[in-house]
Amino acid sequence: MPSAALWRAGKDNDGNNGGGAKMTPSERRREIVNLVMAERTVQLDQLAEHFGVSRMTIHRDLDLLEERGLLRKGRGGATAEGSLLFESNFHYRMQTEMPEKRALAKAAAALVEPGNVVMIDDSTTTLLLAEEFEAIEFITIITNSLAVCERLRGRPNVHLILTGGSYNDTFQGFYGLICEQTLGKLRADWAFLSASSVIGTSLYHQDQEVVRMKRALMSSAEHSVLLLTHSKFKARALNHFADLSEFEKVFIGADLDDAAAQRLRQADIAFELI
Amino acid sequence: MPSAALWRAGKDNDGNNGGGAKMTPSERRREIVNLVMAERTVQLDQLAEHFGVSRMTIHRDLDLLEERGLLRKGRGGATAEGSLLFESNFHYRMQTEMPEKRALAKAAAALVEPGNVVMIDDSTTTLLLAEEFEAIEFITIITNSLAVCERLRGRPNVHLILTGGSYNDTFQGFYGLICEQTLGKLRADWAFLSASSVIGTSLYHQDQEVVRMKRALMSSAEHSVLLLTHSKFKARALNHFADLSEFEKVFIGADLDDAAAQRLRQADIAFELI
DNA sequence: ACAATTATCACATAAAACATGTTATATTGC
DNA sequence: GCAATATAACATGTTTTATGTGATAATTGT
Repeated sequence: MPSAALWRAGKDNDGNNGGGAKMTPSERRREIVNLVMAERTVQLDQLAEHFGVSRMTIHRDLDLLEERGLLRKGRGGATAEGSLLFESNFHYRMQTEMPEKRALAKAAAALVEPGNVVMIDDSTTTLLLAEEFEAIEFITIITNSLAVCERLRGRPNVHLILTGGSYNDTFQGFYGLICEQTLGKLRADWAFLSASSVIGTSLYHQDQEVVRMKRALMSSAEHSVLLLTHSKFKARALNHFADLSEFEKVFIGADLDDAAAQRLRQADIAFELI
Repeated sequence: MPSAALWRAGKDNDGNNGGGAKMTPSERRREIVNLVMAERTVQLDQLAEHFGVSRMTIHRDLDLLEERGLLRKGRGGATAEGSLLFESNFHYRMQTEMPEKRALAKAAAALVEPGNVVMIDDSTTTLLLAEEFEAIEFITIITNSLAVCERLRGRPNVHLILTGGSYNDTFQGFYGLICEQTLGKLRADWAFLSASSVIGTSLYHQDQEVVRMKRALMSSAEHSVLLLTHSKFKARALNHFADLSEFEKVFIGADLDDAAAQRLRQADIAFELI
């Protein structure tokens, strides 16, 4: 019954109805997204009461969120868009586990020295890494991620190279033959990447195209570095793309549970908890 | 003495001082940019009087424009950032001659049929073309322009392919070997491009990298189409990149002066005034 | 088909963000 | 140090955005 806890968390602002703590519209929308994700389905009236706003406002919120592809609106409420697409939605992922991801990014960025050539994949964790690189004196960054590109473009200290390829809006990145061939022709000091899921010592991602891209990335870099939030150990995804042992360094969020850590040690995987 | 004319053009709103016609802040800023470009240098007080606003407002405008790299603020006024960089600044170019560019874009878009594969270069004119393509049922678009990419990404009706390459912030596009090689491997029905300058029947652009990219674009497309605003006939640029006769279709803004049109006809160039 | 529910529309109003001017307080250049 | 110019802080007015309301339309279940 995850339901009760979540709704309470929202309601404890105020004993009575939801009118208590002031919330910005976008905070409210975020919260709606969280609820939809947790519950799979929400009632419009329920939301209106919960947030202490009118039905019309919720209607408008849901319309907007639907347009962004975060949920599907139906009569009387909304549902998660099919949780796979949902889980992989870029904006949503971007907003979860930020502190953990930022810590990982800082640790990884410390490896890089001015003048290095660095490859970054299209994950949200590595996007934060890109932000860390803004501070480095001079650096060449190769990526297939539009988000990284938008973040870094125009900085005088970064030479930005995009792989190109077919654009995929779910991951906000470029994939396919073009991407892989371009990566094949380049050479980097470091490759930083992430994975959707870890099972045992195997890494997985839900999308084939992304898997191919990650393979190409790894084989074009001198050293590969893996960044993993602890939640990746609980997720599931279809396609195997690498083994933990292939990485020079593995950084994992400190919230990793002990059992999982123990298993990694037994498998002789060198990793650092951040 | 371009000075007098420009200031007058702004002033004729109102006989007395500049307080006459209401102007939005961004219109005012645009106008400031125009003035700085024409004069190379402007005085803060002069601007304040001209627009009928306080010094403080002009200060804030200049701060903002400086942040965008459109000018350099100094004591008492501002100067053009070095007019070459300036002239080729993307945002600035984007905002000039819009109606003419839009008309050209509409004419060009009419050539394309659903299912076509289309290449677009990085010019502002062709960016407007991208907007026209949003309406087409299904289309594959290949481009080296980040602006086109941002404009079209996420549309379900367009398959978007980016060439990749080294990012150049002045043109908001990707260039170099990667870009050219990728283009070499692709094949399109149409290539739409523009030029910086036309002299006789020769086309020029100020940047070598861009020239190479345009050549690659043209040689990978079945049909090449050129879009030119009339002002291109007055501009000058260094590098030759093609001849008008190489294009299947040439669309030119209707304001083209008669002498120039006559010369083109004499050279047996088929073109359409839009 | 009918009643009940839910959506949408159009408008009025409230709240937030933005733009501007004013005054007071630094800075700068000479 | 003086004059000119720049910044900062605040008050005010303006525009944009967010919200609620009531009327009207669409839809659902029976």
